[in-house]
Amino acid sequence: MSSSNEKNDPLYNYDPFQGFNSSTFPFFDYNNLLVYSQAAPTPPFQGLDSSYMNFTDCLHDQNCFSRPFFDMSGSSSDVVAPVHDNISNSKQTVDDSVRIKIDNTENPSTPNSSVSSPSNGGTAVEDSSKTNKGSEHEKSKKVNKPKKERQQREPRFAFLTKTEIDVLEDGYRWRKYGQKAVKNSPYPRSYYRCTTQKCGVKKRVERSFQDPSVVITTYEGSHNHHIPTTLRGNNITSSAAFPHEFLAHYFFPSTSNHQEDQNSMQHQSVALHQHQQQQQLQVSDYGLLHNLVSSSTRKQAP
DNA sequence: CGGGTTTGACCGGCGC
DNA sequence: GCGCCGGTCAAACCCG
Repeated sequence: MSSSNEKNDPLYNYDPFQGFNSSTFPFFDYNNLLVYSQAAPTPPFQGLDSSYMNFTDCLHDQNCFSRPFFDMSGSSSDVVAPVHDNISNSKQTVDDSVRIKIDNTENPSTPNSSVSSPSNGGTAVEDSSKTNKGSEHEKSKKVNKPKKERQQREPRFAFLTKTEIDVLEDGYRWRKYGQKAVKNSPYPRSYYRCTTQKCGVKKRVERSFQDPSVVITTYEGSHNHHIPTTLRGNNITSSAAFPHEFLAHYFFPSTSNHQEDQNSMQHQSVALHQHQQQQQLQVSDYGLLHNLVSSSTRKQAP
């Protein structure tokens, strides 16, 4: 009964990426963006064969976004813990997002929302970790510092993108601040920070060593500004113009009250219209990602 | 010259 | 306490 209505529903038919294609953004293969889902008791994208799905397919799956990968509002933190048994070499036995949750449990005075409010305090987390450094050349790194409180992380989530390109364009400007070799992987992990002042969004990019055609992009935090005027003279007016950012905003909408931001995040409302339930979705760790990649690869193999 | 990248060192959490 | 490891810093370097 609802199907015909849905067909006529502009929101149902709305494709936030219409107009964006390989000719518009040849560097961004958005059709190969794979929405990663955290290991969950049930497949997050039910009805699909693989553990992840085409991004645009996901957009048009009404139930897709209504199934949380990981519900921060849940009560149990052991939802994902057992899965980490599969992570043979990772000592990171608990996902960071879970840690946040655990920390909040231990410290009830810490509001849960503090981890997703970068618009007015997005740099707070980072600032707290830099208080002993700043611009001064304090080479006294070995000086005993007062034991700082456990740093709260911004909410994170990751995307798997099937692409040959190592660094995907997402419309924002990033500055690389580190690169590390990934254990048991020939591919390094790169660390990026948003170059916009007072925007503490970070992202990590690495290529899956189990499926080198897949790039894993992990976003931490959400932008408190628009996409800057971008490449090739195109001015991307919506911060959600790119799939990564769309999901980022969808999962972790900015708390900004600026009208401009509200307008620019119309895509959020579309998503919200679809399920009207704000869920906090989280990312899993790389072990899980790699497990998913490998399992999917196995499934897709002839 | 300003902004971005590279890369070795450092820090801190965690498991043993 | 020690070692491992992820994350970050910052000097040096590169580039337009």
